Amino acid sequence: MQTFVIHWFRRDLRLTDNTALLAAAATGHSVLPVFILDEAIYKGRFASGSRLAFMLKALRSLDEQLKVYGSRLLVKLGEPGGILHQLVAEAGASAVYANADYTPYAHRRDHTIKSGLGVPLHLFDDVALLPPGAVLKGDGKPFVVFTPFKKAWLNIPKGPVQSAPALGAFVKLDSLPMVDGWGTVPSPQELGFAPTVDLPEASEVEATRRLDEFINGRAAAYATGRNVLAAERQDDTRPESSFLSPYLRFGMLSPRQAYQAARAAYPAANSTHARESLETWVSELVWRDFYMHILHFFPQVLKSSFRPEYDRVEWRQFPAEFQRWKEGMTGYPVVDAAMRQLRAMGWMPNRARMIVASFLTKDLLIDWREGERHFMQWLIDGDPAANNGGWQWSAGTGTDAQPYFRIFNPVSQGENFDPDGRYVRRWVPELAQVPDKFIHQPWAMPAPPANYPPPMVNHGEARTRTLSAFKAVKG
DNA sequence: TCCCACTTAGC
DNA sequence: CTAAGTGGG
Repeated sequence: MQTFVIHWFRRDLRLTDNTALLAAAATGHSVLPVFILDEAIYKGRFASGSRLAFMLKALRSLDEQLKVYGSRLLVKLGEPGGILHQLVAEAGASAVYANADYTPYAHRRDHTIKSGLGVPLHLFDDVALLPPGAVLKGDGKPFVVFTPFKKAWLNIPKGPVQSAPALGAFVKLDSLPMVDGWGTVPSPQELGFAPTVDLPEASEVEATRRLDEFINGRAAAYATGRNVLAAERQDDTRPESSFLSPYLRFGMLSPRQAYQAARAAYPAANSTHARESLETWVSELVWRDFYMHILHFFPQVLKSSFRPEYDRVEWRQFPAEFQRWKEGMTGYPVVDAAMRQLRAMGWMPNRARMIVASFLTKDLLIDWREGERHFMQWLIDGDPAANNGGWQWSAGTGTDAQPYFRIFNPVSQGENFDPDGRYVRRWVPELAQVPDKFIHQPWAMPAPPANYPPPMVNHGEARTRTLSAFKAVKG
């Protein structure tokens, strides 16, 4: 008689280099591949139509991949504990395998399921290169500053990339006739969303292709290219940055694959800039681990500032101003371009994220948590740990010792990182005819475009206002 | 992963 | 007048 184990896919939507999946396959039992659409994914504060649509696309791809194995993805809608319990009974499964996630919600969910499942829930570290707890200070406490964390991180060996399970690993469709839900991935509409973003391909094959293309091409110029806001071509949504965050978010690519590809490319990198570029890119993977580690050890950051004194900042509550920021109608071209790109693509390059985050928190003096939520509602790569870390970094309330006076000038940021205005013209068509000289400050033109708003705040005055608001609460 | 005011050197 | 460098928020 055939016996089964369940692999519960969560944010590891791939077959290659999947730690828990390989462990499940190594039991010698047939693996039943399951994804559960938990209400928590599509309801609640951080729910996102664009990210949901991207994820559903990835689930369809995963289902297609599993057909090659003579199987399908079993998709269930509902509460994970109850569903797993029922599946274990129906299939006679002897264990459930999954890769651990480190958000407070995931910890709670898995802990509850573990105690009530009746069979073991085996959790594996896979989502981070080095999981929370693997990088600690000499005294056993967690790092709270990035640079020493990174230094320690670099000295710890990382695992190799593993292959996909053998062809016979998965349950054959006809062996579990009582179970239904094979390959029935719902549409975003069925879950109450009508997403409008222009989504990229979402599959393991596409993720690997993008990684190869990046490592063999733009990676060599990443150290500077990552800051270039505009895509190479006007009609091209492919940016200078790697554009791998959406794939890492849902595990169509593993961080090990990303890291080992960079390491493998390093010996052939034939210039200082090329080597620095690969190091910078690896550094981004370290940031990813760092913020997972911060969220694991300090889950309160989702509610409060990492430095509690900054929760006394008197954030301004001006919904109409927040609305203008969200719509990309602030009057600062680079800010507006970025905010409109977010709504069109569900994605922005990191430089753009920093610019708009600085503008919301420092120029408008609106609470970083408002911005954090808006990003989570739109970003296809939106991840609670990284997004929270990024926002607290920008607001100056976070882990790094950088002072609160990190205030970006939206004009000089535009001039530095979109010197020819291509990014602004791509996303703010009202400014298409503005000459380069004025593209980042159209209000200085003799006759500014009538259909584009004047700047909603004076940057110099806003800067002063923010410096005093922060000074007032500084310990 | 910054900005700004200020200084100095050079024309 | 600009460029380059510096100190400090």
